[in-house]
Amino acid sequence: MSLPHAILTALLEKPSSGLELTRRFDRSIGFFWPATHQQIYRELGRLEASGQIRALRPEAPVRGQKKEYEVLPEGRAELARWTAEGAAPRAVREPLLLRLRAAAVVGTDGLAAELERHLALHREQLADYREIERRDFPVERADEENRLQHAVLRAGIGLESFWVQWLAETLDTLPAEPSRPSDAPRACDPSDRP
Amino acid sequence: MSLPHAILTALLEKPSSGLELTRRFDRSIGFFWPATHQQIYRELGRLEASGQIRALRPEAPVRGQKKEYEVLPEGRAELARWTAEGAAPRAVREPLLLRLRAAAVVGTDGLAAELERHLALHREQLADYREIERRDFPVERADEENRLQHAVLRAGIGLESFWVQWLAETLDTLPAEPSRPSDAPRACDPSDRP
DNA sequence: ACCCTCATGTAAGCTGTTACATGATTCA
DNA sequence: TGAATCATGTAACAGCTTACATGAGGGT
Repeated sequence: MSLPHAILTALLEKPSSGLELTRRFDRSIGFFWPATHQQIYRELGRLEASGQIRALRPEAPVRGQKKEYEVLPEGRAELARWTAEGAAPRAVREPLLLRLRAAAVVGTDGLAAELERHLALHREQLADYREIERRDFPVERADEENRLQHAVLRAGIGLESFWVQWLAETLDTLPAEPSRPSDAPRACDPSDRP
Repeated sequence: MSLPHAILTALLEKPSSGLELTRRFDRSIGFFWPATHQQIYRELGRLEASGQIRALRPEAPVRGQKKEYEVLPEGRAELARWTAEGAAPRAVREPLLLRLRAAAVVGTDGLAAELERHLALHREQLADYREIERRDFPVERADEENRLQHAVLRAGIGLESFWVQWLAETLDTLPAEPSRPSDAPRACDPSDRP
């Protein structure tokens, strides 16, 4: 149940319409909580129905026309409540690691190319984040108020750095010849205890 | 569509029943692709229906009794196909980062405690992974066949290390006094361009 | 008139989560 | 017999993904 709170945060930062929110998600909150416009419209509807946000200029509920929302006190309270509440860290869910496990059983055909592709993508994302940091958090400004936003960005940078390093390292240790499924000895789950 | 392939991998490593799979997921594949027993039973049903796996001892489809599955050639082929296929890296989805962004707007009450809690959990998980590494991948064994499994484990270790470091660092830069919502200046999305 | 873009939605399908139901086996 | 555990499911719902639908406004 994080999307409504992501939207409340974005709307508190700046009242917006659905499509504006979608675009802002694409270049900021969406880096760690992506959402499509369909999700966002649905959630805006729910938040409005439950009295946490309201439309500015409510006299024009026309279909093809812009509809801007702002957060009501109830919405701000709910967001504050949620912020203080605890939750377990999200489990990692990364298909690439699954592919490695699968490759250990059925052979590493095509795996190196896939790792290369990921490496390029993560390098790109890392460069983007570094550019944002250079632009929005210059060193000379001791960030008093932007400290939290900077911490979030540093998380993105750290994660991308990790993947770049791990992918490069893993590519290095990959055998030159892809293993063929039939040749491969029966792999055994290393953390299985019989 | 990764869960069926995770199950195929696990079944190729060792034919198992639904509950056995659930337990094996809990201590190995589930670290990067968690699944509950309900998901696993549902997926086993689908894989059996589509002819990718089959039950050993098919003469006993009794409800409360163990039912072991093995992978058929079709299943192995499908897994090999999927392994070679490309996919974009999974987007990060981490509510804690969302909470930081929200805290920048509504105040940092309770945030330090939440960060401490996560720090403890990640330290624990990191210790678990290191223990597995020590046990299953001792340095003296140049791993020829277990190289891929080791790479997966190193990814887990790297990710947990990152979080531990980032959380400690972020806790350090957190102000001693929690900011009150009303005092806080209007935060502005750092990566927004008007 | 036509097309493009902006903008707001609807619908269907799949995945994941939570709670509950049912039968078999074992042990006190 | 009764309780605990092992084992296999069902049902309902929430969230996410993908594809499509509809309308307004502006330009050619």
